[in-house]
Amino acid sequence: MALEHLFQGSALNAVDAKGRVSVPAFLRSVIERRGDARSIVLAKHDAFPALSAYDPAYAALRHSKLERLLEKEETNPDAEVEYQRRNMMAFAATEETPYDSSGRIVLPPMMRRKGGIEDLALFLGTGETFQIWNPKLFLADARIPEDMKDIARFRLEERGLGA
Amino acid sequence: MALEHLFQGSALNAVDAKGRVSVPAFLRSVIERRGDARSIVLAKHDAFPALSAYDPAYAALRHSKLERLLEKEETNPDAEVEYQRRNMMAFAATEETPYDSSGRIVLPPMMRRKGGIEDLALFLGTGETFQIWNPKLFLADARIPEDMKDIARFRLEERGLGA
DNA sequence: AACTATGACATGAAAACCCATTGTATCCCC
DNA sequence: GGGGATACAATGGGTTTTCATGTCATAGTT
Repeated sequence: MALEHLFQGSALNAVDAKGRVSVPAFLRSVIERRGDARSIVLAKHDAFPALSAYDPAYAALRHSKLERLLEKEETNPDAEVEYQRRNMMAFAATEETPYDSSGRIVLPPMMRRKGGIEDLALFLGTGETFQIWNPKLFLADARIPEDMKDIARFRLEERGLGA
Repeated sequence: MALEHLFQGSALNAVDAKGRVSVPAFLRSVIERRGDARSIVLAKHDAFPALSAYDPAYAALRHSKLERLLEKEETNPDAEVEYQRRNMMAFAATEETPYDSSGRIVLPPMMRRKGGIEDLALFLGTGETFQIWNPKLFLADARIPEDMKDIARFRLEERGLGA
């Protein structure tokens, strides 16, 4: 799988009272070049207190890849439950949310909680997917390199929210 | 087989006194995009105390796949019996039930019992199919990852049914 | 006639949709 | 290079539509 269009760049956008956020235009353009969908898939990130996001076409691609892998070893009885677990995490634990004509999505309440998102959303392109962080949690995480935190600080300053 | 439209997301809906339940709209929309049917096929899940569900078009796809498999190994004498066994499960052990204009289906009594469904139905999209659980059984099953149970707990909380 | 099954309608809440405003970067012409 | 016009991005607000679900109506059964 060699994806042609990759997510990159960073932005800090406001979450309004209805839980809406603008998905940065430079990320939306990647989504639309990858497929023709106008929605994004959200999941809790498995390592960080943040959300992982991508387009529906990428989700389908991941799935078909996994299927092909499993056809080879379908006889193992434990493999069945393990297969179910992975599908649950890949599909039931995610939510697909469409963006409107001005590029906004509503962060579903469950995802807002799982990602610890409050009134600011930090978008980070990371290649095949992108991440959505509460900037406060980002700056507080010891695993994040200082150079990356500088970027978050810069985005905050831009908005007059510098420490 | 590369399915374009996959089931994803989760929801918790009420089962009324008559055994009717709304199929979540986001699952219905996948069913209708896969074919033009307005019904779902129900079966006991083979690994979990729950129901497995999908659209009629997917059932047909499964069937033709099984047929092709039989053709390949027709030299094996056991293959015919195995084929009959699987075919029986795929058809006799399932029920197709249409949903009405407001998206509700009646859970057939046999399926209600096989799936252990009571007055709440937890819907989980798992890609090619989706599952219907009694949330109580879901939370009690040791094979379900804790992250998934969190989702069920969140759906219960949303309804004011938190533990 | 009572019961049951099923389709139709009503309601309240939530989600999707549309339009308006602002700020910022871009372009073009002088 | 400056100044103004233009296009697009982000955001605020209001209106319409859809969803889930409760309730009723109809029709068939025993």
